[in-house]
Amino acid sequence: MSSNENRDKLIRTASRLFRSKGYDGVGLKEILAAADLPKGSLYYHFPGGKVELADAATRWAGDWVARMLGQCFETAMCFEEGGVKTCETLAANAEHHNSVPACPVVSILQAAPSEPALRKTAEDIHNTWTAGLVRQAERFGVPDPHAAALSLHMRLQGAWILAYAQQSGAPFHQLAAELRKATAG
Amino acid sequence: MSSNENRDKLIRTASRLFRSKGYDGVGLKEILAAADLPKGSLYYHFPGGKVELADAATRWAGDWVARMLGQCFETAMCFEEGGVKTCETLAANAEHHNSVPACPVVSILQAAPSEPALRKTAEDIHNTWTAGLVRQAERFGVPDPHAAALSLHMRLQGAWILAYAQQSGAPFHQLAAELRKATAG
DNA sequence: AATTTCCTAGACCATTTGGTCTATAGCGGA
DNA sequence: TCCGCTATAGACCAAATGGTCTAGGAAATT
Repeated sequence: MSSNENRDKLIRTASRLFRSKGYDGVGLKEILAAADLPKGSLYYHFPGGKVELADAATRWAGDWVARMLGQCFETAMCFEEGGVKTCETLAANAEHHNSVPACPVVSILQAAPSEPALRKTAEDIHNTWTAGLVRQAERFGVPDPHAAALSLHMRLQGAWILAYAQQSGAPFHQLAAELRKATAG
Repeated sequence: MSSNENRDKLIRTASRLFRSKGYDGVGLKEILAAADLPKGSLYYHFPGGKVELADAATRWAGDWVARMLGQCFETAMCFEEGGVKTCETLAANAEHHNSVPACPVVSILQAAPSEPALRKTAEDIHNTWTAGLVRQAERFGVPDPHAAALSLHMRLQGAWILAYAQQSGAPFHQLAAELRKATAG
């Protein structure tokens, strides 16, 4: 029963490719070749085809990010430090893989006008992330938790876009430095 | 000699569509239909085809953003106020058109792995924007102009992504409020 | 041993993709 | 009037797209 094994392989492969070239920039052909699986497998595990696969892949990657955020803030002493640790994790990932994949949500966002299901997915994931950050801000007693969470989310997205554009972890380090200053100052 | 007229129409139409659905999400067919022009016109004005058109469209939109930044900072009393005005302009645009197009650079970024020319274009435009912001930061005597410019660029990109995802100007207003606080506090 | 269930395998399809090429319309100058 | 240039017009092409469908292999259940 390699069922789940191959299903997972499709999700992981698709996620990687979508985050590199965007939803519309990757064909099923390429995904199946990379996963070394035939088309029959794809449509067995994902009867909804490309959209359903992209949905699963994005939610999977989105969950990874959410868990990563949780861990970074768990071990932090204040809200800003959680942000710093997040930056460092994303930068370390970039440097380890020698490439910066886009934020999983961003990689399906441009397909949203044509695929309403993906817009919903993007919204769900963003809400999850923001909700998690709000909880952390509350936990640390930040004055305006909602504003602080949105602010950090915004800055992480900005750093991520720049890092993706430059294919470099530098923007994450830049943001980390900035957050550190906010703690000290 | 409607030459330049139709060339411009292609650029404007392409820019709008690319910013809505991304480089790979729009076909030449759709662009030509929207511009009401035949394929011959496209390949006459842009022998390089889709890539050359996307390049021109992105640089055109990128220049618009650069000029807009210049105007917002020209009439500002401090660096943060320039950022606030920029947010307000982007939000007003969103509300006026009842839709939020993506940052022009973001809309071609995902095609960069397959089209090196577009990666170069994205880099050029980002550099132009950052350089402009650095100049403004220097003009206002900001302590670390480079860091301030990068920081604002990052936050604008983040707000833009969130605004695009939500199809709402709210993130721009949120960032504006944040920048205002930084001035007052 | 027979049967059923799960999953793989890939041929096949209509449609669309970006791109090339020829024909020609319109117009300014000779 | 004829020429020559600019630009439009769209037929046409090979390749790729996402998707459907039938056939069969492998393993568990009976």
